[in-house]
Amino acid sequence: YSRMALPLAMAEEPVYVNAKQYHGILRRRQSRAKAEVENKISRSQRKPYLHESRHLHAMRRERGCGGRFLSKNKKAEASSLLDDDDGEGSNISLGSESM
Amino acid sequence: MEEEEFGEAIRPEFPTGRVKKIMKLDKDIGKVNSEALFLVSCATELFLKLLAEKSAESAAEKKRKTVKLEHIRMAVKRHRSISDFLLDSLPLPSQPSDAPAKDENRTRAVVDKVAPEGTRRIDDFFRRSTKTKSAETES
Amino acid sequence: TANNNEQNQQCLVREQDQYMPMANVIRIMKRILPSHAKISDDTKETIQECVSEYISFITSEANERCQREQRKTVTAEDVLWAMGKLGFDDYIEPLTVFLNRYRESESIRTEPML
DNA sequence: AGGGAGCCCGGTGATTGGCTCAGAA
DNA sequence: TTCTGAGCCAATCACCGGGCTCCCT
Repeated sequence: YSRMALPLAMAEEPVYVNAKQYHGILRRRQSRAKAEVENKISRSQRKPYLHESRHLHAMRRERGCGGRFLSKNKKAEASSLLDDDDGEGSNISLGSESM
Repeated sequence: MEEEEFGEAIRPEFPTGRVKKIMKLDKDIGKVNSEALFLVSCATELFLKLLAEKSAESAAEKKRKTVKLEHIRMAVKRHRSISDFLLDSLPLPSQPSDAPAKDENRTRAVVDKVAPEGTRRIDDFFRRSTKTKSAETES
Repeated sequence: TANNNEQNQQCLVREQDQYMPMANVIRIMKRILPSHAKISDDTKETIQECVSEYISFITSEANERCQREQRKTVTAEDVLWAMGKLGFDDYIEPLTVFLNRYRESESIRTEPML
């Protein structure tokens, strides 16, 4: 029920917080500050991607004309050599987008 | 008529291994019980669901189909126990390089009224680094 | 060797260690949001950070109780106690139910046959 | 003796970008 | 109206979980 003023910027208006969390918030701030200097946790900018290998994998993948990843239909190539049409699981490119 | 199997173990949707890693980022944390790990994982999931629910309400009020940061702020503001400890985690409304004429953008809306009984003040030492994100207009 | 190692600037803690997997966060959110809803990219990142902060916040409070009682292992009771002390009283009841179900499923796993 | 940290290992789902059009502006 | 930016696909591989052993309480 009661609220505490957090030590924000001293030159600014005080920020009041839940008194139950007051000490916990302060302790967390200390921990974060400590972790930032010890672990060098970069809080600022995020990498564009996490793993180089997965980035390359995504770049090399076959894409449909809509930019989507395309199922690996190398079997379609093999069956085309043996002629005959594929009457079954052919992935027709459905150009409709339903969101 | 099938609703559930017998020995269906209830497991959090979050990977508990990652939850434990995040817990152990704090060097003060020693050992963690498997039950405690389980509870923290469940609680985290509940917390995320609540955030999503409240943000969805905020977006709906503003007639928006895309949930944006302003909806998160709006949703969080309604639960004091959530808005307070997230004070440093929510990026402030705007900040790019050049702000036209806005000097009152600091942390989330400060309580403009007088503080209720049982309040205290202290002095700050650290502030969250300014997050450079896409500019955003407040409501 | 042409292997490329993850050796980025001066960050000792990797991003994939401080946040929950993005896909899991999105999936859980989309289950709650209306089916047609969308989520902006900075919302996704921010939610990820808030989730990590929640974990650390709860854990920190539970851990302090451990140190008060001179214990080294954070237990389920510590977590439940932290929930109450930090004002998340609404979570205590469902979490207690989850805990009981967890214990019962664990004992069944440990006890192969009767 | 109980149980958690720290290995290892195998199976698996999270990660991932280009294009299109919802929908923010 | 203009035009930004999020969803949509699925294959690899980093990571998760479930075994071990060892150590501390």
